[in-house]
Amino acid sequence: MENQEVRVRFAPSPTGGLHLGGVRTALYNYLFARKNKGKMILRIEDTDRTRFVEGAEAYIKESLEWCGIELDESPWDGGDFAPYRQSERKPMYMEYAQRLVDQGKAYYAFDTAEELEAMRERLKAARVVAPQYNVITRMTMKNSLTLPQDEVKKRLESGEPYVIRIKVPRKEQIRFNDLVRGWVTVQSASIDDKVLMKSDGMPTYHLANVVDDYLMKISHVIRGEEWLPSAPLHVLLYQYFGWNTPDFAHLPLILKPNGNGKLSKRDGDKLGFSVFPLQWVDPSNPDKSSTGYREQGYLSEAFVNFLAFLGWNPGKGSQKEIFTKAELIEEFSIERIGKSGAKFDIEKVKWYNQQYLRNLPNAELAEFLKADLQKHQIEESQDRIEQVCELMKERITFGNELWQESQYFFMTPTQYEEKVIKKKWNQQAVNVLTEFRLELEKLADFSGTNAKQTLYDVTQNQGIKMGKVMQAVRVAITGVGSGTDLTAIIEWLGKDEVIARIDTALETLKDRVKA
RNA sequence: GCACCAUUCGUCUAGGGGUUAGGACGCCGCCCUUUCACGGCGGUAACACGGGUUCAAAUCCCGUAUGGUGUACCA
Repeated sequence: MENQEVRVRFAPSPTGGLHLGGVRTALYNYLFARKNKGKMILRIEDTDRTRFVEGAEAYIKESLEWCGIELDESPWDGGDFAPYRQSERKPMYMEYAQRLVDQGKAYYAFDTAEELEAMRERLKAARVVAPQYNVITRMTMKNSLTLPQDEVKKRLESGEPYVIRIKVPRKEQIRFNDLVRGWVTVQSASIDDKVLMKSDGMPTYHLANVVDDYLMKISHVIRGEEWLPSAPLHVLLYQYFGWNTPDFAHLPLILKPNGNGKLSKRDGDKLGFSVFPLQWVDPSNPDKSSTGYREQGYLSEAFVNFLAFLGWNPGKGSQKEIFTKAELIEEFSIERIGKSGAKFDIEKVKWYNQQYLRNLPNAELAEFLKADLQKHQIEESQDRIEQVCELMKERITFGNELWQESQYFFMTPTQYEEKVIKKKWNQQAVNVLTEFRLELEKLADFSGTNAKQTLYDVTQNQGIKMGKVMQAVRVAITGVGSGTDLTAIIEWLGKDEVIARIDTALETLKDRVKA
């Protein structure tokens, strides 16, 4: 496949929300395309109408947009190989299936669901290892290989439902080189005669996938490992058609954090973290929605960075972990993708988000806060909001924690953290606070530093260590026992507000003074 | 059951014949800080097992075990 333009595709099924694994597959395809100056294509694989879910397609589109995964060709952007929905390509597939039938590489089968079930039961009873429709069993079934030609013709003409199955050779070795795993060899005998065309006239995944990848000139098939077992069938199909096979790269799966199995859509709510990039609402059950990373306050750059590193790393002894999208594109290579599944770790995503949040300009961070301020009808200047962001950015993991953690800047506390009051609200503290607010009033040149010096002088005066009463002062001013630098808080609030808050605390808590 | 794939700290991973087996997350400790954090420093902890090949194996080969995926007219 050298000297050919790199064209890769992400081919999801619109059967629900796109989950983490899918996003990562799309991401790797995208990084590979950009790295190699190729094209990124999105194809909707909606050949199973029974599983179609309303809204899933829009969700996929929005998710990719949020992640910054840009598409060169898609149902929405169009392209030279349109349409990009398999349901809209339906008429094309029969021609190819027919070609295989004509060449004796596929055949019609008329077996009903009951007959198939009976066959499997029979084989199971006979202790046949794998009850499959294959090179052996096909001769006992109702198909164009066993039925007389004129009867086949009659059945077809009468409109009797049928499928087209691939005729897998008896004893052949099928080999292909996987870019992640190396050479994979499979005996044809272990592959069954998979259905290519369903009785509703739609192709199965296998046929549609191979035909479309060929027609769309896909150079590299990068997809999840769950496809590895059927890859030999696809290779056989390419051979039957006489087409060059694209290069394959089967990605290791993203596993559940607690041990076994691949991460599934349902794990999110069960395990206490999200498996969806965006909130997903099931249209058939609107009460049940699964939250997404975006809604939880994750920055998409952090999410993408994390995902890229789940199963891939740039190697070369690199210890850098924070990569912009441009850097990921620059460094990406299929060779550096790991072979084994990676367990999902929510702590690491949080860490990534923290890192990205810190590097965010205050103006951007301020947007999170502004929404909440508006909700609470608090007016504050852009400048002062950004000051708060600067003070808070190193203490939070999520943007939407900002309000929660910085409320005391904007609102006079009405409640005081019980734990701190119990421990620290004693006569000593009250004495210090009382004198402190008096001294503060006299303070001509107010600033955080000067206020702190004043507090220090007061404690010295009363023969108390400043550290002893510090938390009481903090709780009086902010209502909570921990928060950002108190000096900075005092400076931001200003003299009058600080004095007012101390007065309020002294009054509110006058009956709580510990002996 | 059968087929295919995988296996380095709890987790993500680097390392691909000679390394004190490196980093990150988490956890723990210390330092900094007259407050809260950030931060800095340090600690904890891994080559699944058994055979080979070799002067030398985490690294190459073969088994075993464990785990994963697949085995639909789903994708």
